[in-house]
Amino acid sequence: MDSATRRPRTRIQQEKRELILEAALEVFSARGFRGATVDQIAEAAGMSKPNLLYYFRSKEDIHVTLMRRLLDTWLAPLRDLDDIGDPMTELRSYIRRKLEMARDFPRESRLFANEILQGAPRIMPILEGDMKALVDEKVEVIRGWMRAGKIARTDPYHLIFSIWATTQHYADFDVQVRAVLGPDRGGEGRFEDAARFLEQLFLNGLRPTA
Amino acid sequence: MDSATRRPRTRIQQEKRELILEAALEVFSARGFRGATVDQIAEAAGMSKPNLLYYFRSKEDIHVTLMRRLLDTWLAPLRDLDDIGDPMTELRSYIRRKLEMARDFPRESRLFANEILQGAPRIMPILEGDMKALVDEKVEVIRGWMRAGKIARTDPYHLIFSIWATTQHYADFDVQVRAVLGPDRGGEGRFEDAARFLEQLFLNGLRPTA
DNA sequence: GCAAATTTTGACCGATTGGACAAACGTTAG
DNA sequence: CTAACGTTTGTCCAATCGGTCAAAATTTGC
Repeated sequence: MDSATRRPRTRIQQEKRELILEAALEVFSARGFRGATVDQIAEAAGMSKPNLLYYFRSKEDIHVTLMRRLLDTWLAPLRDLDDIGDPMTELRSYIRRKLEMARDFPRESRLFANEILQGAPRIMPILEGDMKALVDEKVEVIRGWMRAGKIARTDPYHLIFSIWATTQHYADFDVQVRAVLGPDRGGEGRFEDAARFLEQLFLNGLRPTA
Repeated sequence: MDSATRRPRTRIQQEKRELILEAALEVFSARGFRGATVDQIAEAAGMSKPNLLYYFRSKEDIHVTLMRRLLDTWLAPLRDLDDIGDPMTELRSYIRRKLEMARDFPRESRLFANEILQGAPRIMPILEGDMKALVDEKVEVIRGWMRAGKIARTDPYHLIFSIWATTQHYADFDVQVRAVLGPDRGGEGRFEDAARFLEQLFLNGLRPTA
């Protein structure tokens, strides 16, 4: 039986696969796909390399599984951007949630950034498929807000890009942010400061000029 | 004689080193430090591997040289941010120049992003030294504008971060941007659209609330 | 308790990598 | 021509890597 190909049946397989994915997230996000070695992942997972390769066919297999799972949770905040509430409140919530994810899941953000930087060789179909479809859908929501005069008329695509860029920056470029802020201002409070700034920038910058 | 350690004397050495650095920028920015091989760089430079290693002691040596040179040009736009002009005009110029750099020198941007993502193992001293000093200096300029009521009071550090993040996003996450925009909107015009959006966002978002 | 199935590992392999080295090649000055 | 110097490359090496395999250890079903 090839236990790695089928959905794991036993609880041990489920747990071990979870353990490996957690270890792989740690190693991949810190060193990139090519910089990470199977041995490092195995050690981080507390098992031998052949044992790890008993649960996953290959290094690539781990990465693909990790990436597929990641994208789902990564796009969740955008999925929740909804038409029902007040536009400004919706946008503020979205920015805040994205910033919280950069703070609480920096490894996921860096793993994703690494993949995109390398040209997204493994997730390009998803970018052009589900992700584009989701963005297109939310762009229409934003366009509705603009037509209703609730927020300033501007390019919704680049609005989304700029929210992604500014929030993920605090995960992907964390070492730079902390180096520039220095020991006194670079503590945990930097996320509070960032939240305040981004809220002001976007809410002020998108206030309708009516 | 170790011609690689001393400053190159002959014109040939100067030219070959330049050729290698150009090739290394291409390869490093596309595949990261660990993903790039000396053979690939040598082939891109049109020479054999031992020949390349005649001009640079090691792969690391190439990367360090490249990185040191890059940082100088990379921070040039911020250096030019000056106190003399109108604040809003200064900020607009800065944003526009950074965006032009993302468009014209995406390899440099990706090389830098890669280094930071890996924890900046090779340039941390520069980040904490020259770069922090430069940012601190420009933060004071921006604070002056705020005290004079020329722009809204907000956190200057995070203002700079957000300009970095939004502009470099169009180089570092280029494949994602183009995948989401699709074939029709993802052409060269995307930089024009981005410039318009960012100008509106920042200039509107920073308008003094007096 | 025991046999079958599952899990774990030590040993190993072929491929790739960064780098060393000496011999060969080219160029220039006398 | 030729000696000296700078340049180029074929060959090689030790280390590292992803992955295999058969055997051992453990767990599970009865």
